Amino acid sequence: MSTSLNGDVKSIPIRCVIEEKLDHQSCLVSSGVPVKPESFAIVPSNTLFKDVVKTVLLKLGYSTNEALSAKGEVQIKKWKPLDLNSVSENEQASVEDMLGDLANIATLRIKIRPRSDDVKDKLLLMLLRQPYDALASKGFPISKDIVEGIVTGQDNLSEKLLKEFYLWYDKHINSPEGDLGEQRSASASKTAVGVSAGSNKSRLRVSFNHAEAAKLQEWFEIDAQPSKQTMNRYLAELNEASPRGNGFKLDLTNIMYWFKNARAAVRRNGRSTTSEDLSEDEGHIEKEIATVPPLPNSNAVYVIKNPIVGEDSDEKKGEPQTTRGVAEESDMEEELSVTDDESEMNDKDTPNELTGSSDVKTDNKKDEDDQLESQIRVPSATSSPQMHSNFVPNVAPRIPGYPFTYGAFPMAYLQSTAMQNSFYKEWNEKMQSAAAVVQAQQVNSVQQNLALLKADSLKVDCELSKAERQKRHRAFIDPVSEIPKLEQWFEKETHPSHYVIEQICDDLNRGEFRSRYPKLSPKNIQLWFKNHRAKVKRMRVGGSGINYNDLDSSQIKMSPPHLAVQMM
DNA sequence: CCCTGATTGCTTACACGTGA
DNA sequence: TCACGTGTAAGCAATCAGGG
Repeated sequence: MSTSLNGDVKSIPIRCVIEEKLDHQSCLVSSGVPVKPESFAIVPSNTLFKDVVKTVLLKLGYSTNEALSAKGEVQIKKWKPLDLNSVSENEQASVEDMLGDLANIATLRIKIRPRSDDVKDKLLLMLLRQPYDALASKGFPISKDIVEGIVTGQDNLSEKLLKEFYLWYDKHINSPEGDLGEQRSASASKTAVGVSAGSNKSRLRVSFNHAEAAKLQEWFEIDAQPSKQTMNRYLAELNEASPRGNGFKLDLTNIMYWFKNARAAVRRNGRSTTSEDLSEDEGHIEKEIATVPPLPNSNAVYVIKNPIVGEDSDEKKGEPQTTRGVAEESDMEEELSVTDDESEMNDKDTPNELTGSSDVKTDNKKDEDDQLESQIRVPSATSSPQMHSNFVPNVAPRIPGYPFTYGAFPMAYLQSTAMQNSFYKEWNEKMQSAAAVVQAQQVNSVQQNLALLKADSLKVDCELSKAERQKRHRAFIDPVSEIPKLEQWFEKETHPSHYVIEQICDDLNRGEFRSRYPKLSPKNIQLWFKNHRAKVKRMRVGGSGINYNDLDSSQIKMSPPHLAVQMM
């Protein structure tokens, strides 16, 4: 990649991404850091690597001040960016030494303080959309005089006001819930599509509701590879049929991805269950269903009450019950667990594959499960379906003519009320005739396996004590110095990017507390955010619409301070 | 018993390679 | 160039499990 320059000194093109960011936001990481498009800077190959940021910025026309205050990271491909200082300890290493062979795949990510133009641009844009009074009513931190001064180029924001401005801007303009939110592009806000690579935003994930999944399933069975035109038709139909909140609409890519993933799932299914794995009879069943379009997202299994085993007249007959899956938030209250009798076929004495749900277990059945598990358990396989499948037959019997495994089928399939009566009646009839065969196979297989296992399991149970199983280590996060910080970050950004997580992690690890205790890893931070999201969501659901912003730390943080410290 | 960090399984999104 | 397959990252719900 190097080109000759002046005979001896070569030059190297460096791909750069420059982000404008306030220094003091290092502890208030903004989700809306303005990212400039990628650019290239040609720098002499003998430039000292430690000076590369400065050199690049000067080449790109930034001021010396900006160049000196900037910070840089090197990113190879899409891997985690590394701080320049951590890449090389050799002060004399040149750009050629460090990036000579990596120029094609390395990106220099540079963070600089925003130019005053940035504030001015933002102000002008906001004032175009609403009068100053409207901003002021939302607690806009800058006085009218100063705003006028900035807009006319006669004034600059102090460091303090700059910080307040960006905090306000992030809260009211950048945040998705921002009351004065920018008119984002239709593709960004009105659709459910993920964000482009390299963006700081976390990807948005669509959950198809049951009705949508049912339709997609239906269409998939008609044609697993519909044309774009057809998918556009599906899209229009779905968006019309199931309007989402906030004008949120599905995008064609969502449909495309769904079909793509569905096809992939079909292939996976075909591969995972070979005829060799099956007994003769089981193989027969599989062959019969081989011509049936399999469940697209075969992993999305909804456990329903067994219509044969669990004839509970008190329950809504045929009402599907979910234990997990694509249930959306609004569906959460409707989620029921499998009840005692009805879960008979779903218990752990039957193959996991029967339900496809590895964790289906109710409190009522827990003791029985434990007893049974103690008979057939292998160490460190307590919740591994793969391990279970070593001991129970991978039957996954399905009813000919239906793409669902016995004991489980997509709840979505029942969402269409028109389908419910005819489908369920027919399904129930076929299920009854299949049930006897299936049940016999299962009992047989389980008995055989138990017999085979008896000696081994006893032996193994003795050999491997509980202590030898992998022990979980629990990270300890200081409720005094660290939790408040995390909460502050959470309030700002509930889905921080990897980069932000790294920053948070670094920041916490620099704290005094971490000098005495083991460092946190980004994984710990990621988990904290994940669990905190779940917690806030729980509180919202349970507390009938509590807004996180309305909660203070004491309400969110209910756990007593931990004293013991045990790290991963 | 409760809180919360950690784990698991599933679903959707995306990157990349390959072949027509 | 495009469509497609494959692998995997990322996110979520449910659950487990350590520790006060």
